[in-house]
Amino acid sequence: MTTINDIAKMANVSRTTVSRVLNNGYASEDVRKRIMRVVEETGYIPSLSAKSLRTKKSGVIGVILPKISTETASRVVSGINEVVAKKDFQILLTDTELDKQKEIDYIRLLQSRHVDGIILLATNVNKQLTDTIEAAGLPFISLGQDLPGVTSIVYDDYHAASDVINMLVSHNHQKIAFIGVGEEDPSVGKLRRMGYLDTLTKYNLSIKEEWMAEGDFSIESGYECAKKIIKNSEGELPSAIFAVTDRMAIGAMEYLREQGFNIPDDIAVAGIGASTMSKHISPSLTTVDYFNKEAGEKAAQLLLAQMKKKKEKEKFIQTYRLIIRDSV
Amino acid sequence: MTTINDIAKMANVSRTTVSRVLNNGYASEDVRKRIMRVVEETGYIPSLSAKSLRTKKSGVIGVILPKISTETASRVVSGINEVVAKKDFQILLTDTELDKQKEIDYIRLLQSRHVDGIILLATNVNKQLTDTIEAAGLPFISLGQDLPGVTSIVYDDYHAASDVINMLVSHNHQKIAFIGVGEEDPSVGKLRRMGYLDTLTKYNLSIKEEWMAEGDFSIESGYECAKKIIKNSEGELPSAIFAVTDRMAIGAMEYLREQGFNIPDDIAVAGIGASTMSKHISPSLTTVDYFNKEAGEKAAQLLLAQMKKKKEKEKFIQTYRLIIRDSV
DNA sequence: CTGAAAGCGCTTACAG
DNA sequence: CTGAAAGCGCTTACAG
Repeated sequence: MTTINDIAKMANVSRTTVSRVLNNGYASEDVRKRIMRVVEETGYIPSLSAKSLRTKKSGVIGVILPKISTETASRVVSGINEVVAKKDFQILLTDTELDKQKEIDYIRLLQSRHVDGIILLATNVNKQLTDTIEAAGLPFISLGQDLPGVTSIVYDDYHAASDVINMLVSHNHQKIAFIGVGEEDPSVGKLRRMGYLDTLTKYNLSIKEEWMAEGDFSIESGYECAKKIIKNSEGELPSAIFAVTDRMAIGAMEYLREQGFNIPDDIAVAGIGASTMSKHISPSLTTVDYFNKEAGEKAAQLLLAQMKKKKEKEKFIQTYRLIIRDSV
Repeated sequence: MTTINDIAKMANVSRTTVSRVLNNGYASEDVRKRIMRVVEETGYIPSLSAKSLRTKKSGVIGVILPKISTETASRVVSGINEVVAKKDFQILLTDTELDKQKEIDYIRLLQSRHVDGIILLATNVNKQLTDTIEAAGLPFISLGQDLPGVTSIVYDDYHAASDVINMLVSHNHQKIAFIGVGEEDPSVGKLRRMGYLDTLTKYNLSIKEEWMAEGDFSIESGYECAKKIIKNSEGELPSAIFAVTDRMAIGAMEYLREQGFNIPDDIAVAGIGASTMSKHISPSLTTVDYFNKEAGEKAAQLLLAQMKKKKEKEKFIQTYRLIIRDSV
């Protein structure tokens, strides 16, 4: 491999000067030309590890994902990448596979790799996690969960869920079933459920155990939850099902369709996420658009800003939009 | 930041010994314990840039994607990540956004970042690209395109397309339209088109210009292509449409549905890709499963093997599976 | 405008 | 089993 020393020798200058020229420092026209010619000829590529060791900056930002092969994640990453790539940063990607311990491990790992900042899509909130973030002392953005002491961008889960129920009620639904996920996940599990429950209460609608089920984000679990709800509530079927994610909503639709229910006439369905699929299945699914890509962009911008100068921790709430389609 | 020198001082040993202990070299029980205690207490995290500078290994593998927010890409990355993460490698992700020049730029960039190997999902094949790969002198895998002189894993595009046509013919279709993409893309653009054309020829079926259209991978372009085909072929409509990607097939279905065509009775549709959507739209889409995740895993395994010891360049063909569903 | 020197945080022969 | 020394490829005061 050719190094800066080789270039210096070949161009008959010191390596100091080579470094300067390459980093846009001063140099006489003559010297600059000589150096650039050698660089071209040799195809010299500076070692970023050496540079990073010296400057304490790597030009890499770490992204920690709960699951890589998910539409939400890939939209977010795409948004992040779009803004950081423009500033010549790359993304070091890690995937926790929904394993909480790995969130912590990866923060430490990314730290050891000298990333200039981290964006975390957490699935839970706990003390050990926030402590690790604190200890890392890196520019840090949490996306999707409100982490104490950490700059966070969150979706407005409570109001989004609440709005879905409002909309369902305005379509004359009184019996609204619910497919949620575990409460370890404060955003998707807790807040969306609270939005559902509180809004039912606001309208004096009955909340029934039999109309609530808990899935695990997958399409299959949505299917199973719908089955469970329908089975358990013989005699008094719900007239609508609200699932906290599109995938589970789509699974539910599948079950309902199989059982001969007409959507939305017999049972309406709504989800959250505005997945591509939600638009293209039939009937098209009523859902909430969270603008994941924009959230990713924003996270990246905030991170970049934080890298430039230390900032107060802040909290941001992403807007969302209810998309009413044929499933209600 | 605490460094190896701090640890050495606090544990009263040389940094040589600290390094040895941390890398599982010899050390007396006593010394090892002393060091580990200090490491725990301080939360010491070794600098991987320093290590990488010294050892010429980074523990990072570079992945170059044409487009990050695509189901194929995210499946592949997920497969790659699954195998490399087990060996404690991370992925440095780059996205060319379909820009050919960036494929080249990113190879050089990844090289400068001292990645231990690169997996490229190319969208085209040209001399400059293969030259750059050659010059990088890194373990390298091409996934999805057959790159001369580079170990490549390719999908069996020709036969997959051909099999789709065989299947369509066996369902008594004689008038088969085609939605393709540009031929700059040897795999998706050229091979799949050839599979289509050759197989029609084999059955002595007519090939009509009006029944062929070119999209750009997007759902919308599939919609437009279907529109164009239907418009242009008044009098003699095709009885089936084969789109070279699921997304375009889904766009086509949308147009057909809008126009009141019954799928598959009036016009059958088939795609390639086995996207999640293909399974959940209705009618469900007949398609070809390329096992993208497995391809990613294989690419990662080959890369890891290549990193261990230099290998001959090899060519691998991924298997595929035709999935016949309700759209034909 | 240019260069000699120091140093970033590690690892690895080499010697003991 | 342990340590002193050299070196990986850069950048950056400092001096001229």
